[in-house]
Amino acid sequence: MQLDKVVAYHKALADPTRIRMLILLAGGERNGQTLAEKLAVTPATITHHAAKLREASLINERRDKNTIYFSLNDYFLKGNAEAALRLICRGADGTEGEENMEEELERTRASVIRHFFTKEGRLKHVPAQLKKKLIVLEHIVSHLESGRKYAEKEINEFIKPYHEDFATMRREFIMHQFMYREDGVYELNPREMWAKWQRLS
Amino acid sequence: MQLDKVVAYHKALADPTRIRMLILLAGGERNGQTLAEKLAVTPATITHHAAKLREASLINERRDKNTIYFSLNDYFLKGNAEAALRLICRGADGTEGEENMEEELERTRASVIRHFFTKEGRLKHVPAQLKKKLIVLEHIVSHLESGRKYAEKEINEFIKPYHEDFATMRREFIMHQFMYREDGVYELNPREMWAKWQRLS
DNA sequence: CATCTAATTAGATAATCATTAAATTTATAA
DNA sequence: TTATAAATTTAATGATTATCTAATTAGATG
Repeated sequence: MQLDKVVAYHKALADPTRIRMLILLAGGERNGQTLAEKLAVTPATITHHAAKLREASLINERRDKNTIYFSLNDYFLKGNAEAALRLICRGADGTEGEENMEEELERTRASVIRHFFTKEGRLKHVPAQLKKKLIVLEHIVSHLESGRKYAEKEINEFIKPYHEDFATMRREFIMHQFMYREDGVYELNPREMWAKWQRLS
Repeated sequence: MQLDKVVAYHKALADPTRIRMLILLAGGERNGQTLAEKLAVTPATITHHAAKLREASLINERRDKNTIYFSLNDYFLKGNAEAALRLICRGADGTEGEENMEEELERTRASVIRHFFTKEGRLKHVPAQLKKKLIVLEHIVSHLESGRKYAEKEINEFIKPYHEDFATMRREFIMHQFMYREDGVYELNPREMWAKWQRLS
């Protein structure tokens, strides 16, 4: 499991001296003594931290005569950060039980709603992640009457209490097919709504 | 300095038990005992780690009867990961060549601030144009402590030095999602939090 | 060779931290 | 009220870790 790797990565960045080393290195390569001076620590301390950063593949080294120059390894920095996010956000290795997916789904849904809406029912902000965005959109749209036809103005007024930017919101509704528009008249798309739900697992 | 926050963030993720907690929470909200069982530790340990994760704004909590349910705050997770990357190596996100736009933006911002605030830092009047209004609001709100909870009274007192009509101002904060309110308690929107110190580097 | 310089290692100390058992708090239910 | 269930706090322990000083290694140069 790559858990250890993620932990190691974060551990490497969980120290102020090491972060400051990296910040300095972002400005170009430096040798040990220079780093020690700028950070007001002994060379021994730099060696210690350099070892940790090296283990996490966050820096590279180059030797010139008696001096060793350290430099950033941005490739790993970026890669590791993304890997960590993926690990957490998508779950580890799918060991989650499949027994009651329905229950799980509803819990997730409730969690998303609670998270993104204020107690007054106002949308805090639009989720970046598609899955969550769909949940949020679905939640809002579910307060519309199905089968009824709405003028654009009505839709705007309907959205406003949820979100300031009703134009974008309206576009999202159409784009994700929660509603369809015909001759400036908007209507809920009940069938699609249901289909969307199935896709959410 | 914002360094502490970066360190704190990474420290929070620098422990296998906490990472595994987050992975579990990515599958939906869970209460303390459930987490303790699945991770084979005592509830006390979960409490300990939950506190750390809470301090780093990585999780949310909800109480239902005697049970406290934890859930992931992945919006914040993602934001911090990206912000940390930018602190260390600029342009790590593949956003090369945006320096000019960034500079331009900052110039505009400074100009707006200079124009709408007195030398003493008081707001002359609320800009009519949305874009400028947002800059002004953002500027004021940036002086609030992130992560801290404010009573309505505190918010009013905070606004007064900037603007007389604190009620309107407060409403603007909420409306434009710089803050959110829950049970009469106000809190900075985390999104703004990292947007803020991202700008500081 | 002898010497100088940069870096590393070794050992020691103090601080931080993860974990647990036991006691306590908090909120519900009877 | 009393009983119960979940969570937190407290205090202790063992492990890890950041940092230093002093000694040592590795290369370079005279």
